[in-house]
Amino acid sequence: MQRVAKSEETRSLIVTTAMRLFTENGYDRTTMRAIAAEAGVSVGNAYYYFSSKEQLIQGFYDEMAGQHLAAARALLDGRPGFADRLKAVLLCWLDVAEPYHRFGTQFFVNAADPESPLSPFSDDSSAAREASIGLMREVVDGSDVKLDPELRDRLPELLWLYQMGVVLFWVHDRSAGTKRTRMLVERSVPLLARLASLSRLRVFRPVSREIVDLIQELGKRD
Amino acid sequence: MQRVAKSEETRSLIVTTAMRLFTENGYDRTTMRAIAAEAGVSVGNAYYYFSSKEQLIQGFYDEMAGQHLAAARALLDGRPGFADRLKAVLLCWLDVAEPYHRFGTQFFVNAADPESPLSPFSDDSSAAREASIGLMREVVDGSDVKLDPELRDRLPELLWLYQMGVVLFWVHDRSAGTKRTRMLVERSVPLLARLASLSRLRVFRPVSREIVDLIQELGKRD
DNA sequence: CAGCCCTCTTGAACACGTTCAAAAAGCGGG
DNA sequence: CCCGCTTTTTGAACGTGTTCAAGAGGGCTG
Repeated sequence: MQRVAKSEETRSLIVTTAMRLFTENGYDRTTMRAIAAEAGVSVGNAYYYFSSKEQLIQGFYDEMAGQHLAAARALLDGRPGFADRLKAVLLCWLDVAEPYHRFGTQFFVNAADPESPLSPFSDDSSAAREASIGLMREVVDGSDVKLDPELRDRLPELLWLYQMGVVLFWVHDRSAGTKRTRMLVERSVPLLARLASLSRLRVFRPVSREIVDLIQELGKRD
Repeated sequence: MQRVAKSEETRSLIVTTAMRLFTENGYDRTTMRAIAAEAGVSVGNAYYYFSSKEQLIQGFYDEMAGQHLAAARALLDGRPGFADRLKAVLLCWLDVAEPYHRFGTQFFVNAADPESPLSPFSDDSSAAREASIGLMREVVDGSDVKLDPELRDRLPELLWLYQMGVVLFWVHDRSAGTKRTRMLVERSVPLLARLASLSRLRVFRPVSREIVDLIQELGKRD
């Protein structure tokens, strides 16, 4: 089934070329004809390997996720504070993503389509999603934060959702070096950490439980 | 400048026809040629009034916003509870939007593009955005909720953001009658109300202040 | 009325993503 | 070496959003 042969080479040649052109000229301004020509294949051949232009982005997405995971894990080592860990992971994502910000915009637009397999909520993305949530679990578990135990279980998913929010902000961020997004992270992370530890307070407990419950309920697929 | 003449009729004829076809067949499957033909004008003429297919959605957007504003205001009358008011406004939006859910998906995809004038965060949308935030202000001001006064000023914006989140969820909601979104509203609104009143507690105060501050900071344009 | 200008209208043409029937290239067995 | 079979490759053709040069209409001025 999976022969690593000539065909695989062609496949990755196409995706590499596409990525280069996308980052050079943006997604919209890069035509399939240009990608094919640059990769030295015919247009139809590109469509033999990738069912659409959009699908070419998937490779890009995977690569970024891989880079982030590796870099973030390295940063987590020997960092006990919850806020510290979370901030490191998020800023690390911003660093990894920085070169692609211009192009990332277009990427995100496609990803926002619920029908698209590229959507972070789609079934096709579940592997990548699980990996990201797993990273957030490492952030929580490796830290010294004290939490309502029920919240502890669900917190990684919540943090992933929070990260999606940060990404959404980043996509809209036009400031130099996306420094507005960096500020958002710098300032919202301590807030979240504070809220998380407040979760153990008596007055806060019912609210926290209700949140956990709601997330659980919404997590169920239709 | 603004002559209400033949030209205005043509304009609204086109947008009406487009809306009908969009809801009948979906956005993607409706071609500009079909819209023009159905409206009895040439393709080029349609482009004289609307600079793109995407822009035809704007009319739709405005109409929905208007409907929602009117219906929501009626619901707010004689309803003092904050949670009650907020829930009414959101459920009302879901009712107004229901018939367009299928098509709304596509609508949202376009709106997610930060470059697009349709983005809820864009300058072009500022009027509609202000109106929506204004409605949220009515929700807050007309209620008997007790709040940290600084939070009170900023809460409408926060609620608008929250509403955008609900819309995002709604777009991805594939359940019958979008009942998952309804559940989200039913359950998250009381939570928010509780959090809002907790804002007056001493332990919570610094967090609340920090949130208000952050929002203020982020509100500044680049 | 003639000339002029501005608004509005047209449809052919263009660029792009995508499809598809057909050909080419590889490959295993006789 | 040839024959079928699958995998890969091709480029012309299609449908779509969008553009544009050209013209039609209609009112105002001399």
